[in-house]
Amino acid sequence: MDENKKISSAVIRRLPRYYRYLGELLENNVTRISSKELSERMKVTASQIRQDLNNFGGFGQQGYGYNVESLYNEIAKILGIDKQHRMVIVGAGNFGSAVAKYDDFAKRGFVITSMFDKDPEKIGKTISGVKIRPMEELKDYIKMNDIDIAALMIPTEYAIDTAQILVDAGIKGIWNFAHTDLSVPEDVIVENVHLSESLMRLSYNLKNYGN
Amino acid sequence: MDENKKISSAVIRRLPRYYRYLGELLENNVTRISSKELSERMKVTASQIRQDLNNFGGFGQQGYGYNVESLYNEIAKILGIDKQHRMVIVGAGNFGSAVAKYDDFAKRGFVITSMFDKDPEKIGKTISGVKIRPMEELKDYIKMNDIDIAALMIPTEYAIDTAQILVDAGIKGIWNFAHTDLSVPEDVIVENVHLSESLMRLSYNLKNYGN
DNA sequence: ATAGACCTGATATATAATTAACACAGCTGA
DNA sequence: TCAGCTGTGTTAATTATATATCAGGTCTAT
Repeated sequence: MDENKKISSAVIRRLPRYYRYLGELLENNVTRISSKELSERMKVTASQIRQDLNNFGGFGQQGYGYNVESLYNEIAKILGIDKQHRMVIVGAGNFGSAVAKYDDFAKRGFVITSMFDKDPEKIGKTISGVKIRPMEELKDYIKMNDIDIAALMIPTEYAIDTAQILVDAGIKGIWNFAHTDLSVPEDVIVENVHLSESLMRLSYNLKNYGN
Repeated sequence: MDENKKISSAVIRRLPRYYRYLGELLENNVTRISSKELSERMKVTASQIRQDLNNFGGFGQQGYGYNVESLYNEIAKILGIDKQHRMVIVGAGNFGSAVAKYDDFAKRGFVITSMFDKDPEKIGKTISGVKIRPMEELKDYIKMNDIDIAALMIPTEYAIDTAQILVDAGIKGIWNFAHTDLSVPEDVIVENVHLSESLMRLSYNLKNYGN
């Protein structure tokens, strides 16, 4: 991989999907696959697959295709999911609790070590083995426990102030479920999950392309 | 709006964000705004805002800018959120319950009328006033109750079969939280929310652009 | 061994999306 | 009222993304 060349975000958007398909192939004991066959399954062009992968190196072989297992592992490395990430959930509400209970993330190496909430009723309780701590401890906890990622799952009105606490604590990435844009230093990565915007796009498409 | 011209999905992706910012301006009693000022708040180019809006018509006025309230309403119409959508939640697990309890969607006109689950323990219970019905009733319920949207929030292994039930029932749109691609007729709209892919992109960006 | 099919990585071309430029309509303030 | 701004909508230029093409390495079957 050429460290200097910036990879387009369009490519990054697609990588997890390649990873998912390769995982399924692996489960079905498929050992090799050509860009052409993968392109038919994924409904994209073979050219795009080859172009995308070649951003990171020549993983394939002429006349053979790609080895499923090694490509799967390579993509994991590229995505940085070949090692664990330590994550906290900020906000033990409905969505925060749902994420805590959903063990797929842990399987992918995103380990939830603690939750935080301001409600005294919730503090001290445990959800799926994850303890809920008071908001006041958030900053120190992140500093002391080598936390990479905070999932921000609190109401919009508190999101900006809480994000500032996360930044002050030295967080590396924020998985933002709040309906607002966060402004953080550029080496702090924000990944937005704006569910209501997703619903609005669905609504638009229903109106314009639906039956 | 030119009914013939297909609007690019890049534009549609941005519309809900414009809508959000305009809503905030409206709450702050701002009556007019120029593309330049909005561009500074949103960290995009003024050119892009004008181009995007002009896909749907000339809402602005030279020397004045855009009227916040009327632009807000226009975008709502474009997105099809000026009228209600009736939605069911398929899968009364953690995420399904979280969505049911989250009243922001209802406020935006996405009304949840029922939930469905296969677990006999859950059937008959109520979450936030929404009744949980057995899976067997899903198809008929959709047909009889004028349901537009189904939120698919069940484990991956059941998703494809259940999506087929939804399609057979004549569903118009599927809000898909399952980690799989659905293949449905092209007039059935699928909006994917793949949370684990979102986390992987965060991981990639942490690795490549983080501190 | 070798002919022929396969399939990549690279390069070239085509398409799409973003940004810049600007003519002029409509606003504002004296 | 009118001179000078302001700020749109439009067209042009630039940049990004996606697709097509193809030379040649590698596999496979005989």
